[in-house]
Amino acid sequence: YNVMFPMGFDSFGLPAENAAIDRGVDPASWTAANIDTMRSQFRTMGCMFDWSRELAVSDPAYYRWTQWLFVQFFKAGLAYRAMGAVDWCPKDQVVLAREQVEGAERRCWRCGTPVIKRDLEQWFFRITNYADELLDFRGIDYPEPIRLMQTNWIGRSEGAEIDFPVEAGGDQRIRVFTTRPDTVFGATFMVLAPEHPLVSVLATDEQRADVEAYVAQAGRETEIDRLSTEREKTGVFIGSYATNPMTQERIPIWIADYVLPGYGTGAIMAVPAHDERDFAFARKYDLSVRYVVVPASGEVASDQAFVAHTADEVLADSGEFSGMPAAEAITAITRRLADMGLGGPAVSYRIRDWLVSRQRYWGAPIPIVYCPQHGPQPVPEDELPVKLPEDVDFAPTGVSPLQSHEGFLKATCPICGEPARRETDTMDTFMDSSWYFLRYCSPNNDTAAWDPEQVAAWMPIDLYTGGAEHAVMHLLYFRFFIKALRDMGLLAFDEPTLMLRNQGQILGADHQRMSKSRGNVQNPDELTRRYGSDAVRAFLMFVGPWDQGGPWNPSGIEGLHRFLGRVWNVAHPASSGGPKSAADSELLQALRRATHTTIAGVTKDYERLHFNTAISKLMELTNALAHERHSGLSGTDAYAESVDTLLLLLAPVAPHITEELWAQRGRPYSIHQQAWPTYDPALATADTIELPVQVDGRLRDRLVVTPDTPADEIERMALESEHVQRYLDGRPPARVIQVPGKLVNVVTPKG
RNA sequence: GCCCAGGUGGCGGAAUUGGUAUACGCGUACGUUUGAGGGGCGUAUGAGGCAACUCAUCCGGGUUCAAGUCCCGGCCUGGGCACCA
Repeated sequence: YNVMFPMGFDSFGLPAENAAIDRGVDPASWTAANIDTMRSQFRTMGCMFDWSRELAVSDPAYYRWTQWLFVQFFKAGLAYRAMGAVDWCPKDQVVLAREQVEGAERRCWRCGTPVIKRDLEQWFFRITNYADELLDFRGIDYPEPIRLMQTNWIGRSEGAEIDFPVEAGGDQRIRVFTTRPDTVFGATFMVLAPEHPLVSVLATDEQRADVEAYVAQAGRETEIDRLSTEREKTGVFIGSYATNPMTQERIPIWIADYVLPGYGTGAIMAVPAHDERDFAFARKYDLSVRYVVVPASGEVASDQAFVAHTADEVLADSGEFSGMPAAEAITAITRRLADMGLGGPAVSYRIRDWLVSRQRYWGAPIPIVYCPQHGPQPVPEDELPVKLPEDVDFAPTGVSPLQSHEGFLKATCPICGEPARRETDTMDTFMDSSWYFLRYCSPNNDTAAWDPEQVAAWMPIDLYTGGAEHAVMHLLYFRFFIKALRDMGLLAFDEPTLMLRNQGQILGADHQRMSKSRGNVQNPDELTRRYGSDAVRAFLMFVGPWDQGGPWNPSGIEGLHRFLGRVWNVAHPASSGGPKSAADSELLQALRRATHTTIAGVTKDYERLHFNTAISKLMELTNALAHERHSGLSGTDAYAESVDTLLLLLAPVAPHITEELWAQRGRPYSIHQQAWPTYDPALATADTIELPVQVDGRLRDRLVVTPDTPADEIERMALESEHVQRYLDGRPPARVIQVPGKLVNVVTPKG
């Protein structure tokens, strides 16, 4: 009674909007129709969700609170608007979060079109503030691959920031980030990202034309071209020089697009001797290379970069630091730079802030108005929700359809009351899914997003299941949300869920992800009509390990259909009266034993989410029951107890047939509200056990003994076995190894 | 290139901590029930061999009384990241 198992619909988003446009209907009615279909499919399948908590994120009663949360993030300084080069899907006509761009070709996660970069002003959430805390998985139980993916995605690097004074630039300095401050003596040139703000300042007049041409070209370049690692490095000297703070050498400043504006400081000290990229660049433009880290023993090949970072590297050609182990030099040089006022330890992350604005209609409108006087202002909370207008043109044009809706655009500034313009972007749907579990705790509350008492009682989630494909999206965002809301004083816990488990993904028969466009989608309705939903459910659980997934192949469903038929048969006793012989009594005892072993095994399997093996154990018990029934023993207590147990254990997998059989057997309604069967170890222990006898690790014989047979007795019996004697050939065994209750292994003498 | 996960019969897959490899199901064959078909039920089913046995968990080594499981090297498949300094 204290388990919440809710269901809701993540109904906003591009796929719904695009599908609606294709069909010439509005997204709201299209979505509502889909929800109706899905709800009835869930019912048919016997999914026992708590429908009193159902929600849909596209319902104004829900997105009112998504908007309210946006305002809270805005007030907390965690939502900001910034200009930046963002990923743009030219087909869907929308910006994407970095997490939504996939693969080497930089494709849109929804439609697969390669994305392009556009300079746009967008809304961001400061997930980077939580980079460190998101790396901490203590206290939560997540699958190792998810932890690794999140850790890599956050990409924490420790190193140093170093300031390089600019020659003839007054007190101008170029700050770089490096993970290898120990190599600073080898920094023979610098490279700025073309977008770096100092580029236009430092470009000399004679180089300016080249520099501007390069910057313009880099801006036009697609992300794919720019990030291709195979591509030859390009760059331009900007005419100015900086000073290496350690060697005091004059080093040239270049720009090149292999330096990214968004990571570190957007500028690097180039150490060609110890970085492959810098090395390639230096070779191409004939820049000097100086080796400053060498293996403690051995030479360095001078025709390539030496990037190995082993424990026994030492510094060379590095002034007073020469000869110092590299690992030690990292700290020593960083400290020296700090003393000189030219840097210090620094940490850099690859994770960027979360881009949350979308130029599409079917999402929660961002609750902001722009006042010419007061700038962006949140919509007052009592004016929420900002509702989506229904009379709009849905065609994707590159700007939000809301931009052409006069009534929507018109707003007033909450501060001065003067006319203001409403924000027309909507929120990334991952905003909706970052807090829905909180809403489940009090889904109908119309005075608050959630009832703190209910949240305190239910949250955090005990077990969260979902696909691994959301490793660096939803599963990262919802952790960030909870931490941010905690810091706003709105929640008192740190993590959305204590335990995460990933189910495998069932692919299409063509081994591809199921999708409408590929035409490989399986509709459960047809199978359900043919075999019944219990058989479909049982098959889905039986077909393979729950966490594995694989291509869809329904050929085994017949087996589950037959299995349920056998369950039906064994639940209808065919005889009355008890055992008629000693063999019968033996059989009944074995059945009782099997019943209790099954309780233990199935319970454990369910706890471990090993549904396929749980079902196989239930099949074994059913087969045993069929055998007893055939032997005329179905009138006994042991048989009846076993059938009841079978039904109880099977009920979660096949809720309908078990409920029906339970009722037919005159048991109290409902089977789904009965206590779980308890396992009695005494009843599960066998009177005799079969002990394999090995010779040199190979099975040669079996002994049937009582569990309490002493070891020396077992050894005697094993050695007496004629199968064993054949291998001993009259000699005494070298050793006899016994694993109590498991096996005996007789080791023959060598030779 | 770097980081993960995986590779077991014709197929999906089983095998807590090294301890009877192939559970359970599909498929197949034969038998049985039926007027026939479908369905049900029963038996068999890793490979080779008449048999005793031998060989088998991607390949090659190793540790061990004993290896699908542990160690070393390689191959293949799937996933993630990818000019992140």
